[in-house]
Amino acid sequence: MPTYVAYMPSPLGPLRLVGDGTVLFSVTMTEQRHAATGNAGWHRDDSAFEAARQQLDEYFAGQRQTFDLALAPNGTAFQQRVWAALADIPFGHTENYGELARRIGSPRAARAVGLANGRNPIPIIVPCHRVIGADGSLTGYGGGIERKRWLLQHEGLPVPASQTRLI
Amino acid sequence: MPTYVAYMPSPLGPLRLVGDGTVLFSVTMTEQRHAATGNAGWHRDDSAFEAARQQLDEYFAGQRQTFDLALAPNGTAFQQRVWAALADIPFGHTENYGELARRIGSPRAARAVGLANGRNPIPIIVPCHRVIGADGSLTGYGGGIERKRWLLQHEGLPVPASQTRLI
DNA sequence: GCTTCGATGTCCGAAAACGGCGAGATTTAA
DNA sequence: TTAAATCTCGCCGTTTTCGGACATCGAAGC
Repeated sequence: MPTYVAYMPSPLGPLRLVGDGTVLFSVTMTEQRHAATGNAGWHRDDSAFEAARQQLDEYFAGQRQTFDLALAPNGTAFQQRVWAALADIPFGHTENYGELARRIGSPRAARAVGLANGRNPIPIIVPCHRVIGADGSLTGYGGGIERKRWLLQHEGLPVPASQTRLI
Repeated sequence: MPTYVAYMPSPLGPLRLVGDGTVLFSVTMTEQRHAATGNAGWHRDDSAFEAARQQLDEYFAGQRQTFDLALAPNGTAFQQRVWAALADIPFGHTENYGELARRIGSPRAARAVGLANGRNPIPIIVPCHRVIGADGSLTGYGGGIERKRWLLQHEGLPVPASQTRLI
């Protein structure tokens, strides 16, 4: 079964969608850490993943709060549990790493949850940006803190003004 | 593309043939080290691989000295080089590990050749049994030394009577 | 003769390091 | 005196690293 790639513009910069044509494997933004490297065997087709592209456009336009797509992220059992739990955090809400760890039954795995979050292959759609530190700080994001700040602000949340400290 | 499995009897015990129906991936005997474990998704079909089964029968009957089959062994670049070189050793002849290492351009990799030999997925047809120690001893065989002895004897070679040393 | 040693490619297990953390103690700033 | 910053330490899954073990052979030392 061939693998397709589509690129689309967004307020966060170009997004790369990868999948088998219907099921989505990954969404990556530029300079994202741990992103799967491109493969020469992939078939470029910007008109693929029509549903995904449309729903993302609606999300960025403020006209959509939940996604309804077939996803197939690749990861370990623990990572799958974490990513599945992310879908339960509603638009405009946040949870901290420890809460999510308790919710999936590994109460002391807060740090491991952070790791798994960083490996989320389908950001935005699987809303890893809604997980923040227990003290309200944004802590980290695979695509860069600024994008996380943008997404949370876009969902109507108050965000700490400037994380980057001078000196 | 589905994967098929066929079992056939032989003087060395039952053989398991695995492939996609035409191309052969592996041949394994009972209690063989490093053999690929069975997969529930494989389709059992003892009438598959007709050409391979016939040529093996002829070989065991003493009526065939070379094989002509489509093979697709799975391995690293180095292993592929070793396995390809095995095909150049004629029926009834032997070569030692160091000679083969020199022949493939890695003169000091005799030991690595031994390892790669042990990982040969298609024994008998890819004649790893024709490689022996520089001192003429049989050294080792994935399917057991006794089978290696049987094969070499079957090819008309004088074989050291008893490898197992008492005390 | 016999033993020791180094080179070689691959796999496997163990151990260590590495993070998108958090709770509690300690120190700082009003 | 209080609350907010900072430090320290334990936690946990994953990745990386490292050390052996092997289907060997030749050279060097004794």
